[in-house]
Amino acid sequence: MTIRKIAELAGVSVATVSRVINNDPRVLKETKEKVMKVIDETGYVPNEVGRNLSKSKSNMILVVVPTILNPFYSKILKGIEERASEFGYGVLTAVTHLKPETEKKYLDMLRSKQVDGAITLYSTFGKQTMDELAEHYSIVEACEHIRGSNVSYTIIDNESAAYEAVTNFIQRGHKRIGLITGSYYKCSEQARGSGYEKALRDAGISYDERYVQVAEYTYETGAEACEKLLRLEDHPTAILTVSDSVAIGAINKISEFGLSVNDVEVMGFDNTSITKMYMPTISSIAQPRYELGVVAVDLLMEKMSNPDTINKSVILPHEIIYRDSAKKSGN
Amino acid sequence: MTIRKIAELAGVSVATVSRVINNDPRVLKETKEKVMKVIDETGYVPNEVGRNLSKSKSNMILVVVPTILNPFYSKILKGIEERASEFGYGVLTAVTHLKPETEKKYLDMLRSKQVDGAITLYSTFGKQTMDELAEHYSIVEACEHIRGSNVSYTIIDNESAAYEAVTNFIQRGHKRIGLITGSYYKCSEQARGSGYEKALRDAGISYDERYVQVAEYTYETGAEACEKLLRLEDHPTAILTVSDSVAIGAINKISEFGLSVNDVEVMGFDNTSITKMYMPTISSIAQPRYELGVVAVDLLMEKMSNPDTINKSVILPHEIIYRDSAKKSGN
DNA sequence: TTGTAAGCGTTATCAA
DNA sequence: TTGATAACGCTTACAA
Repeated sequence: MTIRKIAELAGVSVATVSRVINNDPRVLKETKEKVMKVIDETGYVPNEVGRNLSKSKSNMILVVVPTILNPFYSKILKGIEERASEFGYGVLTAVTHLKPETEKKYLDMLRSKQVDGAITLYSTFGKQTMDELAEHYSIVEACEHIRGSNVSYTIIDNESAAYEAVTNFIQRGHKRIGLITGSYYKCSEQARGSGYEKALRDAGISYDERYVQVAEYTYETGAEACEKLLRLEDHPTAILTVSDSVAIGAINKISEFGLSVNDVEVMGFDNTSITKMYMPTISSIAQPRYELGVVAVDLLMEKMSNPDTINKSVILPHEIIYRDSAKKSGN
Repeated sequence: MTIRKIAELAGVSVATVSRVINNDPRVLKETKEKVMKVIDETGYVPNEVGRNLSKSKSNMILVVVPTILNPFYSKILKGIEERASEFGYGVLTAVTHLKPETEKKYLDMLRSKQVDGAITLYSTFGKQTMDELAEHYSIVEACEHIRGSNVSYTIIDNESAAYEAVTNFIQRGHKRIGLITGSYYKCSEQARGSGYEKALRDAGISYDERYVQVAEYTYETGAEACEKLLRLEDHPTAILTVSDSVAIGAINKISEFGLSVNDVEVMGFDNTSITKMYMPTISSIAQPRYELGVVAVDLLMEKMSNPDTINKSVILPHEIIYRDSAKKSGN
């Protein structure tokens, strides 16, 4: 079934059918009904590819996600989808599994006009590649940002978040505070690291590199990293981690050592659903995930409707949720 | 940049450029080099939409997922992607959030020729809608199957899985065995329910409806359901659940009651990563998730290359992983 | 080996 | 209000 067939059956021109499909007001009511009848009877659905080609527009946006193993991304996606749908856009998700070739392949959908814009939740690209792409196409970053790249993005203030969490530890009397971070490749990690260091500095506590360990966002590596910390004779009494999985690994290790979160407090990151399920419940730094998605879409729409708009960065508020694994100062 | 421009710049016809792009062997080496040079210099990327229109083929498949909150889907997606990529297909993921309108919108990409085929990991459609769609387009189900619908699918033997788990409980002396299932809408739930009942029957244990509770695949509802079971004076001493989250809710509730998994054993389902992280570690029924994805793609490729192939159902093996929360008989 | 030109299914311009 | 028809960017007979 093509528009031509419908036109034939309805005894009108393809142009008229096209007008009907697109709700063009300048078509006689009776003509419209005649055409609609044929469309209903035949179950005709316009070929979107032909449409896209003709309009040079797909009404689709692409979301690039590193993995969906991390439930962190779920609510962001929901925000993106609901907002995009308000603008009449569909959302396609591409999982890169952190492979740059895969990311490149999917982002080529921009060049090949299969999508009108893209949001990356975590790009494997370097500044140069990203800039080159963003120069020609509408692209927005959410949650992470390639430092220095010329792209609109929305993110939380990771440095402040870490700063506040560590400061809370300090206010409650902790002097030896550990950090389990990622490999410092991502901007969020770097910012959290800075916040950690700054909080120590501001409190007059000297930075001790033995207290900073690296993990891979999994509970296994989180446990390993924590073990290194606990093996120190003067081990930390509080640990800031960069993900809830890592926090769980740490907590498990702590109890393996015959200790509990009363001896060594642990702060997670992202406030994923596991934090409430676990026993002890896990204190965590929450990002406004749904909002991050919504704002990312807004930034993208702005960019798509006017490619020359200046690039913005929208900082959204975070919140530290205190549960069992780390208490709040003053409580 | 269009193929026409490249042709001009290279001093050849568009047909020749097209041949170069498509690696057609019948093009002189020197001509090819000349064209490639221009392509490289200009950074030209073929417009995939034009290509798709011309070939009536998109080389994309759509995967319909209910939610990505459940990490269960992650490895399946990975299997799908890696296998699809071997066939030269890209994978687009659409999240329905269980809304039929959303699912419909995305599956219309089949009708509008934006994707060549689709795999549903869990469809909200009824038999009729699915059959109507599958009659005209290539579509495959994985993990779940709409009973009676005429579609190829791959799945585990949920009934046997539940049967074996319950039988193991029985062999270890349990007489009062609970089941926390979903709302019996999904085929997997029904099959697991049958397996549960059958195991009891085969062991001469009468079915007690008080021992069967419903939850929504979340730890909160899992906990509620478990509470109902534990409030019975003759409460179960072993519980089969239909997801790991539910199992965690149950385990938490058990310890709230001052009991442990030594008093009331719990079997999870899906063997998601949380099962190893939790303390106690959670016994769980594992599905070959990666393989399910791979097989789904194979079925789809078969269907796409020959729409008249008979519909198959491929049953993949499951495995019960015994950890702390439920022990294996004979150990 | 290369080029010409007709399609693929739409939209949009221009006339009527 | 409608219809012809030229795009949109590409592929692919068919010719040369």
